[in-house]
Amino acid sequence: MTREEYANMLLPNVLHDRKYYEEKYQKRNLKPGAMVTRIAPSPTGFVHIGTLYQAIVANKLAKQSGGVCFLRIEDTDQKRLVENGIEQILEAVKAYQIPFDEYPIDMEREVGAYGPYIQSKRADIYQAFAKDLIIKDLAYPSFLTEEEKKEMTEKQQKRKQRIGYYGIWASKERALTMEEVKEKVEAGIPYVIRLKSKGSFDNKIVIEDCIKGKIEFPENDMDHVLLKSDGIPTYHFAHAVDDTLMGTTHVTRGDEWVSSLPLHIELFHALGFEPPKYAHLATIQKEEDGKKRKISKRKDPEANVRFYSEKGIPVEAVKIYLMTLANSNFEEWFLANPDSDMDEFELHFENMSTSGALFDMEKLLNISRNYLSRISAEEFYNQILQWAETYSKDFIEDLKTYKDIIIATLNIERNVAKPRKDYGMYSEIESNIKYMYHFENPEYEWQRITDKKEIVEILTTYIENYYDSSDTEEVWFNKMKEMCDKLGYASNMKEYKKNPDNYKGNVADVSTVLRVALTGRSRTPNLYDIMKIIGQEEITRRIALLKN
RNA sequence: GGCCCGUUGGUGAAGUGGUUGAACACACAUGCCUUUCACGCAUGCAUUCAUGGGUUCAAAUCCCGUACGGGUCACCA
Repeated sequence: MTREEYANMLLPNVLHDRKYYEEKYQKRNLKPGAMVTRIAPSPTGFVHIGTLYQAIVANKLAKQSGGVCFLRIEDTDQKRLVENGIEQILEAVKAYQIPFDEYPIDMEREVGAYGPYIQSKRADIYQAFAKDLIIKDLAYPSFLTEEEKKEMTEKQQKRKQRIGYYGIWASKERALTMEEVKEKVEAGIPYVIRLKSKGSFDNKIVIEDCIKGKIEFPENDMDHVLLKSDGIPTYHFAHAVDDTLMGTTHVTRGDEWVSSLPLHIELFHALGFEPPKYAHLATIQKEEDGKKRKISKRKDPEANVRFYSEKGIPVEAVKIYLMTLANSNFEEWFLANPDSDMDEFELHFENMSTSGALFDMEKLLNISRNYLSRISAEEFYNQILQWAETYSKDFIEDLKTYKDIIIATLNIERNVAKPRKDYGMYSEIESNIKYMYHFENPEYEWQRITDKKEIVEILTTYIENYYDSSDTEEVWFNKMKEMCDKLGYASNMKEYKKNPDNYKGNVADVSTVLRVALTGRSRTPNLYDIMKIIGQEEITRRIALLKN
């Protein structure tokens, strides 16, 4: 039996050889320095915030260098596949407006000349390369059962040896002759294809990571699985094949991959490929009981990108926040160039953190408030509406019915040099502004003045003697002061502070009574503007509510 | 346990041997301004860069040990 026949027996249904694929996927024609990056998520459930983070970084690096960024779906683990997993990824990418150059559109269609971009459709490619490794005696079949493996691990633990399939542990199967293998195959025993590692644990290799710098490792000496028994590749093998064929220049991925670097380097060499450059991004962490840990899908709702959509944190704010995590100098740049597009900022590996940052909701919300304070009221309204259509159906009717009032409300103190920062999430808008168009049985948040009689007196005096809907803000407020003097409250804050005992209170207290009477709340935007929006009739009605 | 990596205020961090008396931002505190809140302004918040030792005229920055934290050791990615 020749080695070719042997390889054919092990992988009988391969359509093409590796040469075919190497010719099919030509080198990309890009200018020097252009980076080809990618994200390669697996569709195992919801989209992780870390995946979004990697997507933003990978995209930025490609775009700013005139390169290409693509999306590849890693669905090689049949067991972990989740229904709609791919759709969820595609949705998130769309929601966050990540501009990929090459990507699957759905299970059938795709954009880009280096596909398929869904790994499960690339089985023949991987097998072609695996077959080549078998022919070159760089890979071999392994019939090891779960039980045998477990037994081996136990022995290794008992002897305090390194755990894994390597050296003497692999020697038995490595030594199998082609005839012995043939017998097992014909007997129907399942097998995987393993790498025949040439490395030695005693040799050191140094790998230069774009973010972490030089990292020294022992060489890989493990005979890792390349092809599982179903003929589907493991992550490692798919990585080497795909990122070569797809022309990836820089592999940006989470730093949980650092420790597989020696394997990956060996794989590239075994395949006769040039390894790409690696950039291992620090993972986003979360603090629990005083300890840091990787933000977790299971425990942390904020690990899921949907969380932000549901809460109504603007896409833009999340992106800005993730950019500040990627390069902390982004924040300074953004502060200095508030009107610039994020794309004008240049991301650099040198400025990326080597250790994981804690996720900071406060900071995200601050960024969000800043962002929402800077857009126009109309734009804001449209964003809220869009959000409500998916996440708050009940709110839509009010949004549409009271569109003018809502926009006017959002517009209070907005078009000024330093706008208010009242809102951080779309989900808090409704409860914050509902009093503007709906005011029945309010809960009044009275502050300093709580006596009902006093409140009624102030309001009655105001509506009967001072209120005039045509007043300018200045006149309006001067009248407030006048009324204060008349009712025994201080109209001048400085005077009041000098002799607080001479007065029943001050103009702030009186204003607050009016504010609470009209809105129910002690904190609102500018009261004059609110009164203009709700109008005379409604003001009279709301004050009358208290007289009874 | 083996192998990697990391450790600068409550948080993100700047810092690459000497203009650092450790930037900037978030948070927090106080005061001012003020019709509330917010905004804004001012001030405060690490006598010190996990820790012990070493190199040096000089160290957060370089070296070694220790502690702590993280990652990884699958036919998962």
